Amino acid sequence: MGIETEMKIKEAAKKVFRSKGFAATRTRDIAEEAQINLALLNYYFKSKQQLFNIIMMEDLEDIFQVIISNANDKSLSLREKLFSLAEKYADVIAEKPELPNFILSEVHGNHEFLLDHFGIKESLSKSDMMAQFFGLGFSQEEIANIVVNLLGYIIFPYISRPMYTVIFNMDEDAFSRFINNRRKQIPEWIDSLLQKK
Amino acid sequence: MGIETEMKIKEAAKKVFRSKGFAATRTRDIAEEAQINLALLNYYFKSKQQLFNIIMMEDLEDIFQVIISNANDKSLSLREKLFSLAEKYADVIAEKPELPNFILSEVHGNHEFLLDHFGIKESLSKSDMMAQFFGLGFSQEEIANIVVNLLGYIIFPYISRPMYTVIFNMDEDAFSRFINNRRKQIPEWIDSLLQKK
DNA sequence: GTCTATAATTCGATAGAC
DNA sequence: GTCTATCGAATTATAGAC
Repeated sequence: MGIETEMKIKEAAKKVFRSKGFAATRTRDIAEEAQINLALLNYYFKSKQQLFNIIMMEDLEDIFQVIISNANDKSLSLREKLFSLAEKYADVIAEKPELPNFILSEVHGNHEFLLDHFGIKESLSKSDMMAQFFGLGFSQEEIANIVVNLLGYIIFPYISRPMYTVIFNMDEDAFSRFINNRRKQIPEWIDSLLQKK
Repeated sequence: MGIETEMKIKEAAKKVFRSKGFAATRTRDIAEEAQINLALLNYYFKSKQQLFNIIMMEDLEDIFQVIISNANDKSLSLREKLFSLAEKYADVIAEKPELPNFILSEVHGNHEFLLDHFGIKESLSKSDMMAQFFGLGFSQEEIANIVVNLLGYIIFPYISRPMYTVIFNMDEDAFSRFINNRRKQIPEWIDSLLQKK
């Protein structure tokens, strides 16, 4: 059962790494979660670090691919691009809520991962989206603000969830409703971000 | 030099824990940073975990105390409260930029820390700020949105810094300017958040 | 209070049988 | 490919001299 075992390990590793981070995760935790023998982890993936790298790369790909594919879709206006981007992000994160915290925590320091393995810097700066932004008279800094405020609107509630679920006494259901209602307001949010110009 | 050594260890531990997190930090790192003998760490704080707990509690106190003290200052209008809150947060985080990431990463799972050690839930729900919100006709959910959007505006740029400094090619100076310019727009931001009503 | 030396444990990784 | 057994390194914590 070669390939099947490999997948079991990878899925288990995703789960454990995302919830505990690299340093706090023990290979024994992953083996138990995958219900496989500890030695098989090294047999398939050589080391804890390599297994982690594979998962981190895949997760980063998930995140950046959304940005890049949208930024270069010439059939969309700027507002449509941002709306599509926001929608897809909301979907990805709703499906894997630990993703933002995981990536942002683990990247802190291990910059090796972000140092343009994906060619983002280039492919974004030359993207259709950027041309549209500049065409409308936005400065580099205004663009950065719009992107940060838009992504923050979507991502920050997940990241800060433990803080304000205590403050506002939210259970799981209340949090779901909260997130869903925020989603409905994304178009208004985007318009108000663009309106400044 | 009892108390002095104790402080040196605590300061070193703050620095190392905040930058690497609990699991990735070795007591040897702390001892080296503090320039003390490794054994003294256990002499003063008994264990790595206890030292960590003390620091995390103090950091959480820093964060929540800002909220609570503002929420109960009856001399301020709601807008003034939010403005004061935002200002103080911006100051705290500008001074300790690793704080948000540290707390949000480490709290994930170790909910022991947040389970209302501070009585926040109560003292906030009965606060002057909440009364003012309700008096203006805001619902619980609208309040949560305002708070999340305001804190996100301030905190999210720090948390997501590694991502978009790559995307937007920001160096240290550019990041500082970016943050400072965002600070100037906090009043407008608060007004637009409140305006919805 | 501070140091050296070391005990005790945890954990990643591998050898080797099946 | 999978398992058991174990090694070896790293790391927390402590005993005991000064």
